[in-house]
Amino acid sequence: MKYLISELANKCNVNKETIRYYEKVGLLRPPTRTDSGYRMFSEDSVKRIKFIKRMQDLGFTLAEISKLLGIVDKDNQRCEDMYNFVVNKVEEVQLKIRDLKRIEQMLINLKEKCPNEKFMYECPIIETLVVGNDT
Amino acid sequence: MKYLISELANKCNVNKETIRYYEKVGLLRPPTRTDSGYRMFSEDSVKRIKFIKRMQDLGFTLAEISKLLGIVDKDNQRCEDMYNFVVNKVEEVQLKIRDLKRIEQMLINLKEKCPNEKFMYECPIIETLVVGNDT
DNA sequence: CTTTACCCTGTACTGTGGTACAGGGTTTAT
DNA sequence: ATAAACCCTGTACCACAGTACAGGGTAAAG
Repeated sequence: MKYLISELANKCNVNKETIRYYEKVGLLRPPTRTDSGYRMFSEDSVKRIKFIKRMQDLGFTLAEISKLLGIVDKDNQRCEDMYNFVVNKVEEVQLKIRDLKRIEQMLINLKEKCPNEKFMYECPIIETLVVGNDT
Repeated sequence: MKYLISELANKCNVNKETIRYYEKVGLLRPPTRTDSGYRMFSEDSVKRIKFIKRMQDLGFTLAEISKLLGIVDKDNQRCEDMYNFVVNKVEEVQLKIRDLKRIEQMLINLKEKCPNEKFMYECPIIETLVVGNDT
């Protein structure tokens, strides 16, 4: 299946300007073009854009995502120093998982108490992350 | 313990402009002032700023953090519609935890393969998040 | 054969979350 | 009593990640 830019944009829930922007900053490789210069995208681009978007939601910057995609593209420029990058990221991700679990519990408790204003106001919020080390 | 703005900034690893900015946008309530107008912060501010910073790293916007702090401040303006806000956030957080665990595994595998270029280039990257539903 | 709906490049503008002065007051150390 | 090191307000500027035109070409439906 081949896509024009706005078909791809639609499929991925982004807008076409975003796709051109991703191409410009190197997150997408230049797609093939029709004779009249229209971009033609493949199925792979769909997966790639969805990956970029999800990674972004998970807290990765476009620069970091680009680095990871360097592996997909077998680009040894972007793969330089990959090991250290990955080691640091693993740690970051693990700490995020740990803290998000605390937030999850805090929010579940809060949700339960919400219907009653007094109880709600007594929910611990700031304390959630102060625990210091792990659980 | 009382802090001048740059002492607080130091303790929290932010700069003073950020603290003033947080005050301006309502994340910190106006602190008490000395006779000459200097801000004096309490220990609570330390915890509060650290909370804000960590929540931000975890993907919450300042607007969302402000809403949660509405509970701490017992501000029923910011607490309006809290229940729905919390319900949505719980779901988001749970999906983030799920996907971060997948990323964690992907990165751990990648780390192991990194020393060898060929193996590294064969690591699944985009596929990590394509699984669709849970594991 | 022209209207409608696409596409292109390029540049300007936006929102979020700060960061960096400028211009001026205060406090402490010498 | 004056320099150094703080503080204040206010405004301008920054990076990131888009978003929105402007000006112009293409394609296909009526």
